Amino acid sequence: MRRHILLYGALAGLLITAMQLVQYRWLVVDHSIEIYGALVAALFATLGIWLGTGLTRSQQSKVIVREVVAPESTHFTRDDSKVESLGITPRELQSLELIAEGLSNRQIAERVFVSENTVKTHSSRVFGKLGAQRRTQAVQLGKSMRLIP
Amino acid sequence: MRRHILLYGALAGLLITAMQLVQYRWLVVDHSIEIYGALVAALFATLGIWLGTGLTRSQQSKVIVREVVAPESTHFTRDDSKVESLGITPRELQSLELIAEGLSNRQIAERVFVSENTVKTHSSRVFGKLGAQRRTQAVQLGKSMRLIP
DNA sequence: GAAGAAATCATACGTTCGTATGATGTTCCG
DNA sequence: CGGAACATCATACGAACGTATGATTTCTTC
Repeated sequence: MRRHILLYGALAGLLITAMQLVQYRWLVVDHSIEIYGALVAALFATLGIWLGTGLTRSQQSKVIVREVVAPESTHFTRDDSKVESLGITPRELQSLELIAEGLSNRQIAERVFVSENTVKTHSSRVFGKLGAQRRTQAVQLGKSMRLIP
Repeated sequence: MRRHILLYGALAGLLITAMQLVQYRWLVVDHSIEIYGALVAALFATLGIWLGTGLTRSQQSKVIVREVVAPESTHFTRDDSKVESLGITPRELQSLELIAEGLSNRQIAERVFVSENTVKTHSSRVFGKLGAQRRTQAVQLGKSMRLIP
């Protein structure tokens, strides 16, 4: 914006100087005033249009930025066919979900009211079905397969 | 668009007529040419700006529509301010990323060409900064804080 | 050049995890 | 009735993980 103003001012100064010179040469011609006016009008109209376009361009990008910020609301839908094809049971899936939330086996056991050993059994089974060796890997695989959010 | 041209032409005609009249009154004044030029310049610049804005308005909405269609590919952008405020170093962040991909400490060590002990140090530090006790928890926290994809 | 941050690595110890194996109980279905 | 599938729990052991502590090196910054 500041750049626009500076450029505008510089151009205006240049134009006035040019006019000052041209004026003396053309003053002899009839209707020089009209020609002069037309010249100024045309130049400034062009300049104005350019300025108007420039002024709105920034507004334009602002809008774009605002739109780009938006995308973040994805509804999760489980791929039940995948769950079934892998033979993952409800309890196993539940364990996987809680693992993904960062809970330890002990915490999961407390949450679901079973023993820690049971949780271990469930997790170990899902890991096998997913082809995972670690819980972090299981989470990664589970998410990529759309089994968990 | 056509309306613009017509309006523009009409205004130009009006202006020229007005000038024709004013000219005779002000011709006696010194530097009337400059005043005349300034008047024409100001008027046409304003007109040009208005025209420029009008011309780009339709274009603008087109751009907006095009941008609205776009937001479906969720480009991850890291919350660098969060990274900084937590004092997480590049290496620590990298370790967290690889943990999130389901790699073991040993695998991470091989991937980044450091010892497993170093990886442990890095992870332990991020865990502390994130307030996590386990790697799965660290991943969950890191994702919710937009530190990792 | 001292101070600080960052990265590297080691040793050590306790905890958590993953797997194997086996046992028991429930429910559903042919 | 008798498997089949699911869930539950235990014991046991090795592997992986997390933390604490200390040392060294490299770079930046004041």
